[in-house]
Amino acid sequence: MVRSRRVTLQDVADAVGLSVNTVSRALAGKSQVSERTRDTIRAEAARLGYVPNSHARSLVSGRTMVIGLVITNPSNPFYAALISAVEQRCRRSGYSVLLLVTEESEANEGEAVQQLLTYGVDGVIAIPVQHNGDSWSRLVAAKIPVVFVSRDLPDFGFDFVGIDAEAGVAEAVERVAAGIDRAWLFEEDLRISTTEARIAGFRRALDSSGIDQQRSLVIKVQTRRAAGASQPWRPDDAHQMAANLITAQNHPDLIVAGNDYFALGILKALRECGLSVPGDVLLVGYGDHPFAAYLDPALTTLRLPAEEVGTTAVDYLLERVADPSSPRRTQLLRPELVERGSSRRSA
Amino acid sequence: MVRSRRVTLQDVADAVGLSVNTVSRALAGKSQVSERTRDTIRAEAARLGYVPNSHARSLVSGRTMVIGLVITNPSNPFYAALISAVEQRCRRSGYSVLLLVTEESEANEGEAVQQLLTYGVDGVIAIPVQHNGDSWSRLVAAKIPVVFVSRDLPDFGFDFVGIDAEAGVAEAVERVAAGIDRAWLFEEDLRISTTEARIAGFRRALDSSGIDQQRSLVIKVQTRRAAGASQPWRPDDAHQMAANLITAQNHPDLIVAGNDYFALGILKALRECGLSVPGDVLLVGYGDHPFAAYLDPALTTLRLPAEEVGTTAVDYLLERVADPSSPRRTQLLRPELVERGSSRRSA
DNA sequence: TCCGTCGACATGAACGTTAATGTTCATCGG
DNA sequence: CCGATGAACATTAACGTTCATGTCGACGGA
Repeated sequence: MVRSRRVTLQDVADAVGLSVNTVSRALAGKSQVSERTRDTIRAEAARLGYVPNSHARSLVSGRTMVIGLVITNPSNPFYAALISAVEQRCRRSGYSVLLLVTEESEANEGEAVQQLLTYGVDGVIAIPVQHNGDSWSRLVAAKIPVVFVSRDLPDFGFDFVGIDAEAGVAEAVERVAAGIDRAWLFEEDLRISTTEARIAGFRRALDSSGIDQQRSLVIKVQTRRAAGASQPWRPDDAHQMAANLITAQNHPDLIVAGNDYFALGILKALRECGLSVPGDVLLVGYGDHPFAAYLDPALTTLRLPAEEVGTTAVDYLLERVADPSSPRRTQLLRPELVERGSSRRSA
Repeated sequence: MVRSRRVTLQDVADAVGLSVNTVSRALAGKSQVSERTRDTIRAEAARLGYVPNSHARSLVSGRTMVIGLVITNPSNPFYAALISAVEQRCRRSGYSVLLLVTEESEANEGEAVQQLLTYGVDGVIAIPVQHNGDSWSRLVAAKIPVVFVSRDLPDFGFDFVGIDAEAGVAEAVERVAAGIDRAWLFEEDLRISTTEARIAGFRRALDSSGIDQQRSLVIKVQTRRAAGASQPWRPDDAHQMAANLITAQNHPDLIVAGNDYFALGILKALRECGLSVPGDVLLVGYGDHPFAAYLDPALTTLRLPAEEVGTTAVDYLLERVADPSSPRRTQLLRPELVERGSSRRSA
């Protein structure tokens, strides 16, 4: 039951017959210590298995070398890749990652912020649950730097790194627009900046391509995300919706899916109606999930630079930690259109 | 540049004209404080925006209310779901999660353990990178409880929660074995306990089903995992391998894939040979990724209870934190065979 | 020789909290 | 009326660091 007490600086100091302070400076690599004693101290510390106590350290230094990473849902492949990238980049700079999951719930987000405050993290990278304001303002008050990722809430003035979903979707639609008369967009029913950006891109491309807005449609798919399901956007939701709306007689020439899972469900609905892709309907996804290239037909989709988003966010954050007064930075990274069979007329 | 000093207990104490200690006890809900003063203190603390400093707290209490979560790769959907489940369960019990990613590298694993030690986490949930020993023994020495997840290293005597991959694969093979003459298993080339369990289950089922081991095959697919790619097991690797081995003339009756991504690549290779699934070859995956049900044909696969693994691991860990002397516990959860079109002879 | 300088170390305080131990004062039974 | 009791608070020390400041001796220049 006796938790074996950790080896402290005092223990090392006693062992070498010096003061705690000298040992501290020696191990920190500071001056005012002769090389000979430094070596002795290093050896003794290693022998005793000394490990610094980060809590004591941050209590006095005011820095924790921990950043908070607030994610809505790690099962979203894009966010999973983001987590990886952020963790790696942080580790490279000596920072650790405290992970908070909000499941799209404002209540959880509030608790997460509370945790971040009691922890006194040096900075935060967050995917905000939108529509609310008060949680994040507490971090502003505490002067803890925040970088928003993927979704922006410009009111707080935090740095932001995201995806230019509008340009991506617009490019995709324009690219395949030839001969299109009616286009549908299946979008998740969440009022977050990314869905709105995709819708805007979709509409813009319809206009620029001379496709009649009246004959086109934006369909909001209710998903079980908010319910805290561990899986994001299951294909089922989109499948149901598509199956209800699409018949062999009545269907668009082009369907854009707000994410690749939706595309999966829509593809199934189309098959069930006896409609062929790309013969009768062109299909474009979003996200380039690993399976996209292996569907039949292979799915045309937008590849998101998850890794670059993550590393850029960390870079922004650490630079701001170093210099809090630097001006706000914002970056939108372009997704890359990956054209495959599902959008090729010739096929 | 002046980091606005946090509100401390002292500040609250000064505001209400009481001692720090009384304020501490009042907010902690301990006795020795009258209800009236407790209310005053609570109100004042809220007004000033007092947030406890977890570092000061854990410095004196010796507990951190943080657990370490060591994951090889968050982009693996099973692990992503695991992260979600662990974080939720921890949060419910007042614990936070420090996330460390090892990318299957022993060096990273060593650094992760170092971090866990300096952080003084209360416990660790880890997917170990196998073949090495020394990192984990440091946690044993520090008396920090560990629960291994998904892959076991029994030597350390840590609690373990995993998947009974052997039974799962054996059941799957036995279930579809009727009329099978030759079966192949595509497995990842990593010497970890789960791949070995799947191989064992595969072999056992061949025997029990009277299928000739000589005519069957276990194929090791080299993947780019260890290289630190953010995507795990890309379908490409299995696709290449399958394309090299399979011809219309020479193919097995049944293919089992070590994971659903492999199944995706194999399916493509079969299509390219003009072989039909399930007509010519039956195909069984592993993992029940979200796309599995939406392939054409829908993929028969094993559904893994990721959430249950995660919550059980947390429960084991917290119980051990409470009572370090309790005996070692081990649990293997059964995957569930989800039969779909890819294994149905009738289709 | 004496004083100033500088390197190499020690001492003390502080970070914000909790726990152990003191202090004060009203109350109450005898 | 007096001592015991206990509620309600205060005081002090500790947790393991780091930082500012203090000390001491050797060394060099005049």
